[in-house]
Amino acid sequence: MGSEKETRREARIAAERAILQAAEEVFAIYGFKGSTMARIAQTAGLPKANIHYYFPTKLELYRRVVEEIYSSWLEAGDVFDNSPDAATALSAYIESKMDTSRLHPFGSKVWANEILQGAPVIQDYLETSLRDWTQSRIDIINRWIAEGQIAPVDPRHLLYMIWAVTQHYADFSHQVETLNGGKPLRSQQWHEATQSVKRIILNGISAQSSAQRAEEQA
Amino acid sequence: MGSEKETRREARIAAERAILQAAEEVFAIYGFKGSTMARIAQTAGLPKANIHYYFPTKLELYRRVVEEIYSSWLEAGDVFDNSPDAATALSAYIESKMDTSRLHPFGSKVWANEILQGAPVIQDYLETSLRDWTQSRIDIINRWIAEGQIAPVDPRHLLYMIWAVTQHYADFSHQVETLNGGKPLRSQQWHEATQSVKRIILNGISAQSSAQRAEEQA
DNA sequence: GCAAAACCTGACCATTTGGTCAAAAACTAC
DNA sequence: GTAGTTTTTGACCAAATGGTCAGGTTTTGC
Repeated sequence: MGSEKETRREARIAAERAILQAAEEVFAIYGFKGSTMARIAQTAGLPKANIHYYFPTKLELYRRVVEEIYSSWLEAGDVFDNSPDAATALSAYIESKMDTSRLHPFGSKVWANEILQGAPVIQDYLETSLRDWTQSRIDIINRWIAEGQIAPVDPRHLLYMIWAVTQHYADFSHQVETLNGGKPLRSQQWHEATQSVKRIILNGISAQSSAQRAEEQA
Repeated sequence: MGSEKETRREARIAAERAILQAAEEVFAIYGFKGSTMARIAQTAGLPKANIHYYFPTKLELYRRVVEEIYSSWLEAGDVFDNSPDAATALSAYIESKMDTSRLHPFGSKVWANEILQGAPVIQDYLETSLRDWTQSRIDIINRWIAEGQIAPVDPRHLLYMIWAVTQHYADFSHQVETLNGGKPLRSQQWHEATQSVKRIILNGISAQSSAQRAEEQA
């Protein structure tokens, strides 16, 4: 029967997953060039040659890591389609992004490193799927503006703001921790951070606000 | 007289500056470990041994780069003290940070890399001067809240938001550029970005807003 | 059982990298 | 001019690093 075959496949998948996880952790800190296969192997608790058995080259391993992060990233944007109104959608999106920063900080850091380096590996993705993804969300936000649900803000910069702030809690977690007395944010503090972000942004783009209509809009 | 001595000193300073600039550019992209002295030398247009003449080790060079960025960073916060009211202060601070991102993106990226790596070099600064700096700004923001100038937001998260968003335009400039059709933001676009950030944040914390009082505040 | 396939790993190699050094070049002071 | 000082740089070295490989072990299919 196929059970033993299945076992092998499962073992292989488990091994690859362990390696990918260790690689993500190391790449998160040192970036592509600064990371070493020896360190990834050590983190994974495997001999270096074994890593090369599953992932022939450092670049292929890195690419796999980045691709997995990227695809999980895009899924978070589904709330834009599945929410009844702007406030619900953006609120859910911010929450989702904050959860990702809390639960998968390494992925966010790998992405940050990749972009810092000029996206040598995922440039093609940026130019295709990310561009499309972003444009479709911009269209949705513009629709909300047209419907008067939110103030006439630039959708692009609104998205950047959400990305920047939510990812900051992952990418700059070390700084945040240091300014939190050297301790990681507790569950309650994560909740407060999320509430703060949601409150300021949602309030900042609320349609009924009068302040921004007085501002220049030439 | 000392004129020739002065010339020498000037030449030395100029050489150090050129090296520091090249180093900043390289460290910005590859981080500490990922950067090579050879590449820094090439960027500076000098032989590698010459770099070592001015900066004995890679770590010392890196430390100098980071320290210079850090100190220039803190100065931007002076507007908190020199502004008459909250809106003016925060507006000026955001503008100042956006200008820094536009004019000195490498510095911001070096900082990002340093924090991503767990601040191996400037950890002591984080725990002393940055902590003090942040606390003093928190005190000021709390005063604004007490005076009713702004809504009762968590000052810490407000600061993080400003840092995150403004630095995003430097650290993720490659992504922003790609989503801008592959071209750097034009002067006008930088202005729009700055206005967007200021508008959303200032509006988001405006005291007269009614939305956030309806929110939970338990 | 047993041959074949898949998996594992210590030892090894070529290249890269941070750093050294001695000798040359340029400059200064008198 | 010349002795001393500072600056410049090609050549070199030891350590680190990505990757290879041969030989071993385990698992699979029959």
